[in-house]
Amino acid sequence: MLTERQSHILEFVISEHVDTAEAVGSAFIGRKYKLSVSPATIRSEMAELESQGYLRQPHTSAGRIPTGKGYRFYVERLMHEEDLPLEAQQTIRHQFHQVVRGQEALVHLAASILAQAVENAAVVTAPHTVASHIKHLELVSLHDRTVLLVLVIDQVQLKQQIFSLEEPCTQDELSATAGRLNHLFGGATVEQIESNQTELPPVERQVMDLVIAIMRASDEAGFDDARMDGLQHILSQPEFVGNDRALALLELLDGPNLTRLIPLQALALPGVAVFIGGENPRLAEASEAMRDCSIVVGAYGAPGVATGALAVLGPMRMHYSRTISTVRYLADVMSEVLAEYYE
Amino acid sequence: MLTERQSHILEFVISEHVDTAEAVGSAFIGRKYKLSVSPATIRSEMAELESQGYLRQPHTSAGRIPTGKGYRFYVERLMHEEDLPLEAQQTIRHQFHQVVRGQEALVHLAASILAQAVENAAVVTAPHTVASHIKHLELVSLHDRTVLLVLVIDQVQLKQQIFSLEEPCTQDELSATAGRLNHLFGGATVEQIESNQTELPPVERQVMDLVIAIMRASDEAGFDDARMDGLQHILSQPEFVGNDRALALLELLDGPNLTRLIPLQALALPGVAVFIGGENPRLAEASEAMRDCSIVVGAYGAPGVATGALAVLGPMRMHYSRTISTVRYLADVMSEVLAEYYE
DNA sequence: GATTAGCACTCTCGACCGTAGAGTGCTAAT
DNA sequence: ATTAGCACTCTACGGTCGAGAGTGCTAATC
Repeated sequence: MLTERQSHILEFVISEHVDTAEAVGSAFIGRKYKLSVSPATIRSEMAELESQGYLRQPHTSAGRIPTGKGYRFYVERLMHEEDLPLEAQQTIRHQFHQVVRGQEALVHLAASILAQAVENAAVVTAPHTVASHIKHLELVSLHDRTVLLVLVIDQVQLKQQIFSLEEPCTQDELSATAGRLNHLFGGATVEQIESNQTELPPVERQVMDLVIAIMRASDEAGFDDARMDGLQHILSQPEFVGNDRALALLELLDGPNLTRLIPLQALALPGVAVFIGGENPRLAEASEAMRDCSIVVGAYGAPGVATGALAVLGPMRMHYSRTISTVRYLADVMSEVLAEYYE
Repeated sequence: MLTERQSHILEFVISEHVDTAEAVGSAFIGRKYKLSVSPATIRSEMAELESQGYLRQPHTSAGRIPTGKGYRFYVERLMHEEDLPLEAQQTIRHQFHQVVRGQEALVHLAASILAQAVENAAVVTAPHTVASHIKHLELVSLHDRTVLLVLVIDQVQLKQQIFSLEEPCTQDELSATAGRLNHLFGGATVEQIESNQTELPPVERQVMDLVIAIMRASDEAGFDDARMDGLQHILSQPEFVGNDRALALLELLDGPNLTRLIPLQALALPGVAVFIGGENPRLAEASEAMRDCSIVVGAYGAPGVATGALAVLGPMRMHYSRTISTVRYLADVMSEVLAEYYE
């Protein structure tokens, strides 16, 4: 499709545009990359690249900038995947060795590290299991008939719920109840609980109904629980300052929409997936502003046990190889951390 | 200090400027508010207001806009504090009646509701107690020698920590240990635990050391745990679009700086506090951009038991009475919710 | 003494140039 | 196939200009 020289020129244009955010001209390329041909030749090659859809001109008589198709070709054919430099690896590992309490804090930390490392916005979802197993439950008497149910599912996930009993109950009675239920249902899935709960006494039945509801919600919630960080990076990119696309982006990312931008199909694959510009239909529909953005997603965790996603959101003009290797490396580190929990 | 007519004119200028974000001229005011004096008279009054520092001109031959001092006078003397309209109250209450699991989700929800209600950025901190009491602890065997410690403090706050034992231990042994410790230390503060833990057996000693560390961290952490929402509102205000102050603001609010912007001294007072422009020294130092912003803070919770803060951040040109009554109302609702937890 | 009409003055904002510069596409020569 | 030469196009930038808004001052008026 493309001659070797055309590939090189495409690569140069991309590499230059990623750095400067400016349109790239023929003379400049010839000079900077020591091509032993004249600007006119480069021009005719660029015209060919443009007619094939890899480049475009912002206006007549400007240089060229890459299109989505151009970046796609670059990512698949031209880019050399590199391991993250050791220095960057160490920075990340070092940041991870802070004391972290609980899953939520871990997700926050990961988002912050990722955003800082790639200088773009980062989204990290909490790890999520397909079929939760109950690990442990506890009942704490708050007062009178009000009880706090604490539930540990999938080894490390904590859930809490306050509810009221029909009759008052002491802490000792509650502890005994909790102990019985733990013996009966420890390690069970929702289905197993449901098939065994029919002959329980009313109080225990009430507790297990709650447990089922919580676990159901947790299974279905999926990736609702996500954390974003580093918005300021993306908004300070030249393509976003001084116009209202930044605003559109902010509104898009606000609140519950957050997880919608992570293409879940990417989680089925190992490795890292890249969505360039409007390639992700869910996003292209959602907002005009997203057509100029790319997303790099990676899954972490153990497939079939618990997985979460790491994503980087940036302008289409982004340093793909660096971003991809960072996401891959961070996913590995996160998987290790998770493995320590789940063994 | 100010004559009645001057006060009225100040009020009109503020009211107009808050709506339009434009400088307000003498003729316009006379016309719109049916003052039975000529523009020239209004001009001389405005000149007096300017010489006293309540108004200023963006440039010669523009109308006037209020200064920080002008807004301060307005908030203290001119503004009539109104209850939140019943309709808005119901909207808020209705949104709060979603099912909310756990403290963190409650804080998120509150931030989202507040931001939407006042159309500005909102920050909500998690409730925080001065001296935590231990409510309940639980030990869950994850595998072999790895154990998950689950701690309920101050009735509803959940903490978790994973640690390793010297010797393997079964779940039953752990449960027995947890039971003993609950009986010994239920309801105790850090100090009480410390004075009683010396003669414990090693395993229990290890657990209680962890508990102390967690509670200490929780007591000292203070308001670190905060949630911001509604950034897009503030960034779409006319004073922020198309310049880089928006960016400065974003960077300022990013990450751990978040809670620094909530003036903690406000929490000592009941009711709602307003910080206009650079009045909050911590902020004025931090960023130039904050000089044009105001903050409305309110405390919620029960003083001496557990309190948190609600804050609204917006441009100095904000609808103060509406914002104040919204913060007050939401603080009341949050206090009610908290009271249900703590009884 | 307060108010006001009249007026000159100042400043911003948008429209409208004109030019410099960058980069192209085309053509004809190599 | 490559390239020098050249006319052409488009943007960015700076300057000018007039309209419009609003002021401050002064002198007359209530």
